[in-house]
Amino acid sequence: MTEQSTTETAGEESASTQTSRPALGSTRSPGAGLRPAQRARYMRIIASAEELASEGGYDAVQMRAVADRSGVALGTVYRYFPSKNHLLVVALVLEFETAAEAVTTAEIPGGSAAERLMGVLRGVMPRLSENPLRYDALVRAAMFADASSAAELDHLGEVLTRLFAQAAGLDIVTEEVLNAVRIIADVWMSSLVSWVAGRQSVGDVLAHMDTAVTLVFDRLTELQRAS
Amino acid sequence: MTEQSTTETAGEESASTQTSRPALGSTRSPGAGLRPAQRARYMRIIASAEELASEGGYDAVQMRAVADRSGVALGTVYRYFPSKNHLLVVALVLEFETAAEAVTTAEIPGGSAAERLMGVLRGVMPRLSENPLRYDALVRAAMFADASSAAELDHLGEVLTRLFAQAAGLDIVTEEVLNAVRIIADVWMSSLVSWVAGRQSVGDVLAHMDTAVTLVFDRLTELQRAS
DNA sequence: GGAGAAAATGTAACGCGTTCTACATCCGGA
DNA sequence: TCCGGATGTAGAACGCGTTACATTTTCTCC
Repeated sequence: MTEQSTTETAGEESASTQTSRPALGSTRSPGAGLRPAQRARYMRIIASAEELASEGGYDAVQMRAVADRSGVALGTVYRYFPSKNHLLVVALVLEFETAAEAVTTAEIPGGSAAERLMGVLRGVMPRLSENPLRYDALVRAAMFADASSAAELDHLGEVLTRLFAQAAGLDIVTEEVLNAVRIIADVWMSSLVSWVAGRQSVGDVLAHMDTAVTLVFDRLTELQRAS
Repeated sequence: MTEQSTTETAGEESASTQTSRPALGSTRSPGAGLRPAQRARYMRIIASAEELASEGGYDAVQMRAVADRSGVALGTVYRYFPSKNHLLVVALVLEFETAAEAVTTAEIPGGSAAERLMGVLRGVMPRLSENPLRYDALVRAAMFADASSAAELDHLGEVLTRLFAQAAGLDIVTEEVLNAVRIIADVWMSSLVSWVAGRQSVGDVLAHMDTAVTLVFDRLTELQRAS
């Protein structure tokens, strides 16, 4: 994988050019279009990876261990996921999707968009800090991903954007709102990197996010009021 | 290195507990306190790493190749840098320090803090895009770094903060300005990650930064005017 | 200028991500 | 029901980060 070329779409999706992988970079719901037994294997592999991550962080997610724990052969893991990093990025996407669903169903209190956003973040962070090693693995994998994971990373971005947008209660997704939300997502990912590296506490992260959310959304709502 | 513990200072700096490494996590100027020959080796190793990075990105920076190219033994590379990642993070810090110096000496035009900040970014990005593979290596290493690189990453944060603060021309570093600058730095690092992964063009990055800078600093200057 | 410590060298070895290969098994269609 | 390709298995093998070690070179200090 000596990729990189400044502009590349990491194209895949060709029907079955080679030996036709099951799901690969499908940015849709995980394991869509798989036979039940395959879907089960797919999910089992992800679950094993997350377990190992929870136990020992990124280093403990060893592909042989993942294979053993999910009861499949090493080659099978690689049939479903082209690399350890792809696997972990998909896992992170699933985590955030779960979080997003929780946000949809839950009542989001708070007067302003900024307040609701912070409410959600304050609800999410404790969940993360219950399991620092797990997010050490997932977050570092996501930030380390190379161009071959572009599809998965784009999906991750979408999920995050949706999560924050509906947290803010801004269903009317104007371009401006989208930009604001993307900025928040960027700051959050950077903060998570600091957190998993042990350079910021959960409190630090929340304080930082509070500043960012306030600055970005206060200005945004003013702009909207003006228009 | 199975680190992690939510709160950890990655303590080093003990005078010479073990076999006394030369510089290690010294967050000061690189290779400070080294004999000339050692300082030369230290810089040569970094230079080799950057060359290899420029030629083939993260994967091409192979420790044996770094050793060969700098004319030292593999073990010597590891005496100066505890891991490939530490090495690359130090290299990134040096790059940003160089950029920061350029900013200090250069006249920064532009009326508002936001405009000057964007001016600097517009000046820096082309330099990065001349060498995408180099920054693929450096940026991904920085984001992948684990807790053992906390000291280097903190230093990186300081350098970035300083760079942006003086770009904005805000020498009066109030806590609020500092927060704003940190947010910009976070957004920038996230954007760089997207860029090296081939998911955003240089234009995308600049547009995104423009939005962020505008939102954050417009609001900030208002707040300052009010006080 | 010589002794002892520190630094550097060269090389072998280990661990884990990834690839490859030969074989077994499953599944959908004629 | 049986065939053929896709899927899964087991295990060897390769590359590179990292460590260990025996040996030589270079400093430091007296």
